[in-house]
Amino acid sequence: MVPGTICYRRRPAPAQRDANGLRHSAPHPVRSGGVSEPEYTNSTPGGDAISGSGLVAEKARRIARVDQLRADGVEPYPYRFDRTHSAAEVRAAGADLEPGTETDVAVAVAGRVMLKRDSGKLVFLTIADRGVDVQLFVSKAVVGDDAFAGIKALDRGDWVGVHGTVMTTRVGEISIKVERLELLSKSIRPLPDKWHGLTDPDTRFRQRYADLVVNADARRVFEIRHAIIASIRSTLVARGFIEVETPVLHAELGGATARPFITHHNTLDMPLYLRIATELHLKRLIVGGMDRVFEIGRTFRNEGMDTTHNPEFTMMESYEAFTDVHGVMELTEALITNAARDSLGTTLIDVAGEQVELTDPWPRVRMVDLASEAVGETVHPSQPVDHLRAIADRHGVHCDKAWGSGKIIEELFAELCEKSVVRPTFVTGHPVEISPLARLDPDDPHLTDRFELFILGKEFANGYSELNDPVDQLQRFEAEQAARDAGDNERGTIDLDYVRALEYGMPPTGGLGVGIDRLVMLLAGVDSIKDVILFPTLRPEANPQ
RNA sequence: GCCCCUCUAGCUCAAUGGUAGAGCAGUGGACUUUUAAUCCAUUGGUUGUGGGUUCGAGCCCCACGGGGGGCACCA
Repeated sequence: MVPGTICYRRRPAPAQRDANGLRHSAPHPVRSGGVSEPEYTNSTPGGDAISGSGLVAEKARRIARVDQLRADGVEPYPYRFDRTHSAAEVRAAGADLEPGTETDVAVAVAGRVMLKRDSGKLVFLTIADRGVDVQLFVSKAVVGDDAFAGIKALDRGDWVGVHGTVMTTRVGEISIKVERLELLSKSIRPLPDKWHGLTDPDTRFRQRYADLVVNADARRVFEIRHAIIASIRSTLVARGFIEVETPVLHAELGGATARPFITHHNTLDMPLYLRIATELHLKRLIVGGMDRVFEIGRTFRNEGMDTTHNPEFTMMESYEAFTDVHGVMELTEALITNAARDSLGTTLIDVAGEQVELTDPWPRVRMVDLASEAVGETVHPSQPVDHLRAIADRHGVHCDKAWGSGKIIEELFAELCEKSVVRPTFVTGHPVEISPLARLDPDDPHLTDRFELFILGKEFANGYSELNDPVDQLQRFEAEQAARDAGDNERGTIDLDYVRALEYGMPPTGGLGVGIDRLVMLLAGVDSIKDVILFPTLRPEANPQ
């Protein structure tokens, strides 16, 4: 997100539900003296808090206004407002009106006060309702003196509901001529700058509510995110997939190689892991005959954080019986192309300054071929480890002693090729050693029937023909366990229950995993995963104020 | 873990080592067609925290904390 593009006016800010945190309990601490919270104490030498300025005084002033309203018999936090139109509907209703037109179209609309222009006996309020703003035209002569004074006393950030009629001003601005205005929720904390919004990334992530109120780009990203997820869901459902939910709390780790979060269940008195993948549960469902399943869910990895990694992130995994890796690649292209069309309205997207037409076929290249090209000679997992290690050394690629030929080839690819794969590309044929759950390539027993989708040098998706031979699977698990015992603590363990499931028989199956957050980053055109997660993981604030 | 950048009023930003300022918001006033309304007046600061150097520190040095970016590690 480019801070310079953030402003309220150029792109109307959203009206986000968040007012329920503003409840305040009388008596008013400034005057009662019974509450010792420092934020409400007097900070103005020689005067009471209300006469000063700054946040403390501003909040005190607005709380005093709340008290005054109650004293006048007006509830500043009423329960309900029945509206007849959204701001967008009002805009549609007034779209064809000439400037300076009044109508009899009666509307009841609610929104948050974003701007206030007071010109004496007229007040113009801009309210935001679900990201669309509409102007309120308030005339003292229409609403009466008392109500007019109350409207003048409104603050930016207050929620209001109005009854009035649709009109246009002399310059053609579609407006609601207010007959009656009702305060729906008094805001006691000032909104960020009406023109510049919030720019400090720390504050934007910590106070996402404020970010969403004033920064339309933030709201836009999450609308795109929603559209992408909805699109993925509809593409899958249209293909006969059903959505399922599998456990987040796992007694065994599996389905990926990653360090987990560990928690504890009191009654069972046992450790539990937050899942690092949904794969093994979903394939158990394929064994059970569910045939086509998917899950869009949070997974957790207790590892580093950077612009593409958050400790909790959203993954879509799907499993389809009777297809293989080629079917999964076709599905992947369809999912992402549809997601772009449904969220952006186009399949022509910008990838690092290049225009990419997603409907063009995506290249499919074997990992061993890319690695061979990079090192200038043929590499293949059938070659001796020492030979490959020598090649890696020559190219400055560090290899762990415990690694076999296949892992070294992956490392060569990761170090020498990965970053240069910018346009969407299926990298295929991963070595068996690094693919404990994938089927062998029918033409090459050293490789698997697998792909990873790379865009912008990052992995976006991973899929393969699922290994369904229970004997082979057990041997692969044993190899994982052996590698783990040999000191590679990132490798997996033996999941005997999963092997038992396979023993009942799993049909040929193609499986897919897609990193939703990265996909949203790609399509929304943002560089940080924190921009696509509403509440990214952060250290807690010492003293929220 | 290492390196670089950053932190000043509620928000957005200024300030050669020499009295901490502006715009917005707020407060008081004017204004019946405004559009970041405008105009007049005005309030508001433990410069992230703690040390140090200096006659004097927002600025220089050190440490710590938050955040951003990069590298490493990890996958």
